[in-house]
Amino acid sequence: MTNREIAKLLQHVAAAYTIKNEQKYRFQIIAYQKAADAIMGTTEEIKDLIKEKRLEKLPGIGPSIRSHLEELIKTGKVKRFEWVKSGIPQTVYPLLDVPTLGPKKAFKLVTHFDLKNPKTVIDDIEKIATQGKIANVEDFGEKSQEDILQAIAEFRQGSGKTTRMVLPFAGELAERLLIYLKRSKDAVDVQPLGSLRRMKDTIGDIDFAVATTNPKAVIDYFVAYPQKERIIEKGPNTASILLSNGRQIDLMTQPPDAFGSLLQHFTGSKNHNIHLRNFALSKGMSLSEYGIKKLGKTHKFKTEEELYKFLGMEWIAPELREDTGEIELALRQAQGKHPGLPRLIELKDIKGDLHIHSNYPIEPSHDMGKDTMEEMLKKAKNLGFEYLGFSEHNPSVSKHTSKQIYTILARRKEKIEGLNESKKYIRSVNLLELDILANGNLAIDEKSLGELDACLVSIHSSFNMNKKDMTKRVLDALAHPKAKILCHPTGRMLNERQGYELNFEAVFDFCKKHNKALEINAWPNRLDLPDTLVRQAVKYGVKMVINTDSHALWQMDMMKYGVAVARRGFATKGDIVNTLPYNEFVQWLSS
DNA sequence: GCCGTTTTCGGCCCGACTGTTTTCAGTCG
Repeated sequence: MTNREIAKLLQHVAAAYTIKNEQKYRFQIIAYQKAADAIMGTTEEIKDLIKEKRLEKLPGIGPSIRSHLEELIKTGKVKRFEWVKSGIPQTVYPLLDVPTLGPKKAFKLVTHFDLKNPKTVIDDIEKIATQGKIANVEDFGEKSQEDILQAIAEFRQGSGKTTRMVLPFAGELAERLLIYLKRSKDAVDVQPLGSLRRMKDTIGDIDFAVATTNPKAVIDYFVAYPQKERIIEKGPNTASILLSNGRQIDLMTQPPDAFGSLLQHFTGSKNHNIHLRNFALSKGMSLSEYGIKKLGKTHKFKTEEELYKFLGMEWIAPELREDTGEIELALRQAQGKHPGLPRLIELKDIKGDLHIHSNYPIEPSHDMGKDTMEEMLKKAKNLGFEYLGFSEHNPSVSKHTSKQIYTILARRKEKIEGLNESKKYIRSVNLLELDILANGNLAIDEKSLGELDACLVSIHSSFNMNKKDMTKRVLDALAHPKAKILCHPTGRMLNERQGYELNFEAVFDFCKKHNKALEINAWPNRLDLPDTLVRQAVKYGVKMVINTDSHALWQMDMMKYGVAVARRGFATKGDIVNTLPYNEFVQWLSS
């Protein structure tokens, strides 16, 4: 069972409890939802966590759910879950994926119409709604019948929040809306918030906060956005629209003197907010997007800094707000204790990009870059870098003899040396992105490797290996003295495929011991290492590099997204090798 | 069912909006 399937199962248990008796089981419902979130959020497999007795370390998983999951992995089912789900038709669960349908409505519908087939239940509901039969069911009406049809249609198209965007795409979309919203004369300040501000790797919907003294005017202006498909909801202070490209945009307003509270509230994450509100409660305060109520008086905050300070903690960078320990660190920081919050790496700390594909005619095994080395060096200088690492793919092994490969690389080395000697550009580093063959060997021989300063190594083939063999393959490749960086280490492609299996503890140990670095690849649908693994690498003391993997000039601007991943993983400047000045960097490269 | 800078027992975030209703339930973030 995958983590996703296990998380789904826990959500279904929560839904079943909701249907059975929401009041009686209200805390179990919260607990099961939280446990489901925790399992969705971890990169490690549940069966491994059980084997290593670390499952209860996940926040939200205690002795009870732990033992249920052990039973699940061992026998394939859980007695307690069967009991909770008894008497509830299987057809309820597929409907939960349709927006506006929750456990209660789904249950009412499938029992009223006696729907039995989970595989066709969405089609069945659609058909019944089209026939106008839902409007007659108690607690439903004409409007909710229409809403259900709408929701099913949009669900099928993957609209709204049913599919997620990769971060850079969401960034561009938000930029266009930001320009529109700022044109409203009633908008004093406009900020994109939510998971976009936290720079999460994928984004569901885009959230905006607006500071205004005239919320009605701002809301009316917002829902008149030209690319709007329809208004999802519209109230006096908030509204949601669906764009014609299927994306949902949420907007909230507050007066300028309470804007800090709104920024905090709408940035989230949900779990960060819940923790913060619980903490406030324990101090006799109540926190909401309006401010903090204390002894009957509501305190308003213009800025987030003032709000966090009022709670007795240091301001927390949005990238850290996932309730994974940042609140405790912010409290310690404010009290002058160590460790406090990490001093996170910033874009301006980056001194070079080491994963660059130029159009140098290297006759590669994979895709080639579009622009010349010279053009890319000029761009790198504009970005404020001191050095640039050329790392085209190795020449195709099947189409060349090793002698031909050597000739190509020797010529390329001369070219790069020429660029450096001309002194017209920032420093070039002579690297290469080498395929790791299925047997763990590098794609080119010793003589050719001698023509490089160092190399990056990557898995580009034979993904379907078991964890043990894949780990050995990677470590064998990294054992070569010239191999310094493991590229896009999990191999995942967001919204496309999961990565291959790798024993990251073993990889961390090896990298730490032999001074190798793991890449944080900033390519939009890679963002690999993922933030959770960055955090573990930081803890292990493993060095990382942040690269764009650019195949064209414009892609070199993606560095900020790689930096965001590093920040979400609590990385400081000291954890990232390409923050080093040139001389220290080349020293590391030959270490 | 989970969890601890008051606690291993006794708490558990806070609010917006909609539809179907005459005061609230359900869903969402």
